[in-house]
Amino acid sequence: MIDQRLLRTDLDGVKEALSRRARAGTIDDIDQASRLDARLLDIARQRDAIRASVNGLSKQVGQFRHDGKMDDADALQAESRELGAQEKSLGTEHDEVSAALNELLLGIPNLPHPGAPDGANEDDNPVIVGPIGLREEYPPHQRVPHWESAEQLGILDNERATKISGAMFTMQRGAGATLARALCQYGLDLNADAHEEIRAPSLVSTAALTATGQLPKFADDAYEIERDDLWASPTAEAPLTSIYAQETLKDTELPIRLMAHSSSYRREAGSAGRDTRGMLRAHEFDKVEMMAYATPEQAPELLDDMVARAERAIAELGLPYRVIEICTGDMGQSHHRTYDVEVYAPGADAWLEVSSVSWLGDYQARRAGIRFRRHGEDGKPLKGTEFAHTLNGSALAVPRVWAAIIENYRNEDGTVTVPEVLHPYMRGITVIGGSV
RNA sequence: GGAGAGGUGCCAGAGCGGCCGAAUGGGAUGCCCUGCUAAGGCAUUGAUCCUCCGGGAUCCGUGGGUUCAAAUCCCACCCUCUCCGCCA
Repeated sequence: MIDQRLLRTDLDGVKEALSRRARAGTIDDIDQASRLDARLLDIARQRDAIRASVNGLSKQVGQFRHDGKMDDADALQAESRELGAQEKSLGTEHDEVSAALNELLLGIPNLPHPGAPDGANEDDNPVIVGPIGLREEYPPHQRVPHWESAEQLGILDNERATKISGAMFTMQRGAGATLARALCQYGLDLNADAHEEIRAPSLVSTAALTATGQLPKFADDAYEIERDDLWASPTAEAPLTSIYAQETLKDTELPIRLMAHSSSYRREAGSAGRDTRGMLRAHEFDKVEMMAYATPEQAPELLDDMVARAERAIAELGLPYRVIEICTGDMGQSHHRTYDVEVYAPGADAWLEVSSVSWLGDYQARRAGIRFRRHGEDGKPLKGTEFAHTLNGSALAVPRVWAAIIENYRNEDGTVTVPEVLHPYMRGITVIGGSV
C-alpha cells in the first residue's frame, strides 16, 4: 500500500510516478482515492468532535449520579443519546467510505524507484549484466529440449504426474528427483552465511497474502482452500513477510535476513497454454527464497547483494545467464525496483527467468504492519516508529534451473553431466543416464 | 473433535459499568545519595490517526451488540494452556 498521506501532500508526484507503470485505470483510481481520503478525513473530524462531546457529557452524568443529582443526569443522558444517534450515522458513513478507500488503496501499485527504467512491457527490460557463458554455437545434442531428453532418461515423468494431479504438474524420478533436491540444498548452503533458514507453513492466511500483494487483486492466481480460509502459498515470500507482521522491530536488529526452501503453488490462470511442456511452468514447484527486513538506508545495498547471490548460484553451476532490470511497465504490483536473473536453455532455445529480486519499499510493510524504531547514537530509542522496508528474491528456482542443467550439460550420448558444485548432494551421481 | 481454564502495557499481574490508557511489582532510562559497587530516594517509561500544536479521537485477542458511559455486561469468532480422543 502506498502512503495514504501522499494523496494529500503530493498527489501530483504520486500520479507522475504511477503513470510510468503504464497500467490502465491507475490514475483514475488515484483520483478516486484522493477524493475518498478527503471525505473520510472530513467525516472523521466530525465524528471525533461528536465523540468528544459524548465523552464529556458521560463524565458529567457520572458526576451527577455520584452526587445524587438524578434529574440533571437524566437531562444530560437525553442530550447525549441524541448525539449518539448522529455519531452512529456518521460512523456508518465513515466505515463505508473507509472500506471503499481501502479496497482502492490495496489495488494501487507501488511507486517505482526513480532509477527504474521506463518501459511498456517485458520487451523494454534492459540487460544489465551479460550474457555470460553463452556460446556462439550449440551442438545438435544440446538443442534437444529437456522434456524430450529427460523423459528419455526416465528422470521426468510428467505424463504420470498428470494422472495424479492433472495438467501442468511435474514429477521427477530417480536421479532427476535427486537433482531437484540437490538444487534446494545447494541454494540454501550458498546463502546460509547471511540468512537464517526458515521452514514455514505452506498454507497461509488471507491476511498473509494481502500483505505481500497477491490479494485482493490476484486471487485467481492462487489456490484457495475456502473451507478453512487458507491459501496454498504461491511463494515463500508470503510466509516470510508475515513473520514479523504487526510487530515493531529495532533498527539495531536490522537487517533481518531469512531464507526458506518451499513448494510454491500457482494456478497460472493468466498463462494457460503457455510453456505447458517440461519444467518451464507448473502449478507446483520448489524454490529457495531469500527475504530481508531492512531500514530504508540498508535496502539498496541489500538489493544488490541479493541479486549478486542469485547470479552467483547460476554462475557457479556453470550455466549461461544474464541479468535484466525490470522496466516500469513490466513490474509487479508491489515492486519498487526489480532485477531478474535469466538462464539460457539451448534445447528450448529460451531465456528462462530463474530469479526475481525485488525491493518493495514500505509497500508490504504498510500492509502487514511491520514497523521499526530507530535508536540514537547513545543506544536510546527515539520517539516514533517507521515502516520497515522489505526485499525478497529467489535464490534458486528449482524447475527451470533443473531444465537448464539437463539441456546445457547434455552429452553427445544423451547422458547429462552433473555440475560439480552439486556433487556433494548427489549421492555419488556425477553423470545422469548411461551405465552408472 | 469433546471438556475445562485463560487471553490486559517491555515482562509478571490486578481491575465494583463512570474517578481506567489502566493499580501493584519487575525491568529499562534519567537525576540524587555514594571513594567504587550494592542498597536506597525521586522522576520518567505505549502506539496509531487528526490538529487552528491548546488539544481531540482510537486501541485491554478480533468483530458485533447493550448503555448517556464498556477492559468491565451479552453474542460470535480466533488464539493459548490442561485433560480426553485421533494421528506423522
